[in-house]
Amino acid sequence: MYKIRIKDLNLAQIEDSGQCFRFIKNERPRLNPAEYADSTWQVIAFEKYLEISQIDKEEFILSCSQEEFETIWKSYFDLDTDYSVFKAGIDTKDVFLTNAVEYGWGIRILRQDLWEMLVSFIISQRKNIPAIRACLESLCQAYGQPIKVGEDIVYAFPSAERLYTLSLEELKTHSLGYRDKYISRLAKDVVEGNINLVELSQLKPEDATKALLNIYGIGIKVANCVSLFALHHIDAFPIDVWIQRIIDEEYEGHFDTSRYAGFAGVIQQYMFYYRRSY
DNA sequence: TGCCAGGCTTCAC
DNA sequence: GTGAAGCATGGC
Repeated sequence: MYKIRIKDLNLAQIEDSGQCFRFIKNERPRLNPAEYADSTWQVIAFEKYLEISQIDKEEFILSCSQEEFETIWKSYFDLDTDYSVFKAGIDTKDVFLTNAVEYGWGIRILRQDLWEMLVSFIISQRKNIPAIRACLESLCQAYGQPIKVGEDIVYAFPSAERLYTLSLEELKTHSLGYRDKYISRLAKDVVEGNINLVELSQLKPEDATKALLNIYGIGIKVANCVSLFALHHIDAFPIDVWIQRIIDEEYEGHFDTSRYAGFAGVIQQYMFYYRRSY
């Protein structure tokens, strides 16, 4: 157990911000004390399992050791970044955005695994978030490495090597729909070296976007999601149906992201989370 | 029941 | 290069 104070972090908001799909409140028996039941989230990432309880606005208890926190989760939650700087950069005359930031004050851009984000956001297209979660969970339970959690077992995200071994027919049994061929091709390209994830993670933002757009099944929206949520290119501004709705309803069809150059993706997350609340 | 979902590829033109 | 059709499936 490790206790720490963290600013600008709200776990409920992160869960519903649409950037992560294996970050869920109280889904299984807890490691953390029962007294935190109403405030405990369970996270599976990087083949690790974490429970994190928000016991106050800025006070958190994590199920990991301090060492694991420092080596994995501190980065995962992007805790070296001061989000108050982004908030201070908001146009105060922009009522929608001001309300959005006030509503989603505890959102951070998680630094998630590139392979997992590629698969997750390819699957995300034309699915709602509960359906994405169910689909990914099905893949994890079938093909992920087991992780022992007390008496319980959870499953890591399946590797490219594991998915590579599957036939299209096997993939089809997990509600991938027409995306099965995208995932199949992606696993093949990664395992055979046609797509190098290490190199991809080292590219400049604009080059990474180009490389992502060359991947079968990835268009501009998914490329921006992967850039933002895995590569931490926080200028990336994914436009999905919700963001487009905001742009049409609140900004007369045009939102100038250059106003927020360098952190437009953070702004996008506040907008997305707020718009989905009503 | 019908519409919609963190869109993309393909194919006319 | 632009625009429209077609797409699998589950949630609401």
